Amino acid sequence: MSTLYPCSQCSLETFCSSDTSFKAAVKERHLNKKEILHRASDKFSSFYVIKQGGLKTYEIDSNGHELIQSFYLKNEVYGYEAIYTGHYLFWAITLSETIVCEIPYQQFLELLHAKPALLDRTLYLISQQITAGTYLKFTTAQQKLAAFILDLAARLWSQHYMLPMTYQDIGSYLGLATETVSRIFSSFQRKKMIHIDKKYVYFLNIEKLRQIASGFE
Amino acid sequence: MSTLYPCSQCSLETFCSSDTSFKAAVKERHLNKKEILHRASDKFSSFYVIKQGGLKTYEIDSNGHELIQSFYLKNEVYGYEAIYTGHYLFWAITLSETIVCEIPYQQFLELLHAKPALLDRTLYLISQQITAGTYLKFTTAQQKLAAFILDLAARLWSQHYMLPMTYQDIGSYLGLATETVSRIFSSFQRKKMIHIDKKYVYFLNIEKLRQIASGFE
DNA sequence: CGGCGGCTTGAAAGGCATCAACATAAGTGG
DNA sequence: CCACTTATGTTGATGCCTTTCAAGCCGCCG
Repeated sequence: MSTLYPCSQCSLETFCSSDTSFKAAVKERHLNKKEILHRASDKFSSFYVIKQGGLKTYEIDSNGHELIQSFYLKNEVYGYEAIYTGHYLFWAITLSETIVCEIPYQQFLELLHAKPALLDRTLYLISQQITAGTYLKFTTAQQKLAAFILDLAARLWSQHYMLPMTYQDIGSYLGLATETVSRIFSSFQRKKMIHIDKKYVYFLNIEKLRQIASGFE
Repeated sequence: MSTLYPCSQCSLETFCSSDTSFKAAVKERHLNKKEILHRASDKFSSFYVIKQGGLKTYEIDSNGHELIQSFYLKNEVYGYEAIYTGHYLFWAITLSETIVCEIPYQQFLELLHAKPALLDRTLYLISQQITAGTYLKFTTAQQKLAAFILDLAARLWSQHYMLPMTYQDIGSYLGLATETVSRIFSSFQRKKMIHIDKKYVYFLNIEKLRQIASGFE
């Protein structure tokens, strides 16, 4: 179904292929759908580059419900957030069949010291994540959802894609009820802004979506 | 009023004082209240360590209203988020009289290559910011506000402190109306969880606040 | 084919925004 | 230093948006 993200397009490829000992330390892991990558409070020792599929991170609230923290998709790097505590803060589970490159942090750090360009690249990638999900603070459900699917389009580099997660996950991530997600998507379709067929999203009026995401109407 | 954060407690002190050329590049700047540090889309060339006071970052929405992005307080580092685009994404303005150390990024990078310990420290500090403000996705206003004032207490290392920003700013940051912020704070006071006197917050029942922040009631 | 997870739709309740009016604090200029 | 002006915070009434609860449908997987 989904295509494998080639090493040649990986954001760390230059370094991975230039250093044999580093490349040897990188392990490619194939995971099934809904396979747990790690638990909350597991010790942090590696981060991951996602070559195919995707994953979600979440915590369990006092009522036993999943609280989605974030999504990580193809070609994105996951795990930087755990550097500062030394252990993961959330659970991580795959959304679909997924392939990741597991990169040991200690060996990565050594390479970081040796290769200035890698350092620049890494700071670039981490910096990017600080402002991720800024649309979470939007007030209306419309705004959040419009911004969310536009964000996915940007991250997947396409204006038609399969939603990698359930409506329940989207709702939890945005702080909305599942029913609200469904209703707003329906209204977007009635207004001919998108078309959804079996979790596949097609953008019909991207300009209108951008307007709604930025607070018009 | 507010005390100056001494260099000896700064998270970058070791490096600043160990390297004379680096120290020479660091400029201390004194800013008045509501003084603009930079605009959105200004070129990124320095980040800042806040020695006293604090600042907020924001964008202007399509209706001309401020949309608060984040707050940065004493002893925190601001600016990492701009590394990846090379320019700032938001406006930054001081909340009160503020002293910052302006650190040129290029010179910082050079020192980063030379000093492994600084690299570790920097990754630690940046990593920390990725998960900042996770409570923004909470559903109820109570939850958001309880989590917010607890977050401030942790960042200011005190259970009684002056709110550095207006209720309007808090509301914009959390996606709430100013009136809602006022009302919820009043209800917290009626329930003897906090006491507020002229923007000064005192915690009376921190356990109850934690419960509300984590979704009880 | 049956069961279950995920999505849809409706009705009702409740939380929060909005509007408005006022109170208080802070800042400004004479 | 006081009078005025502006910014900020409080409180009430109303309406809307979103949640909640309930029921049913659909598609997938064993």
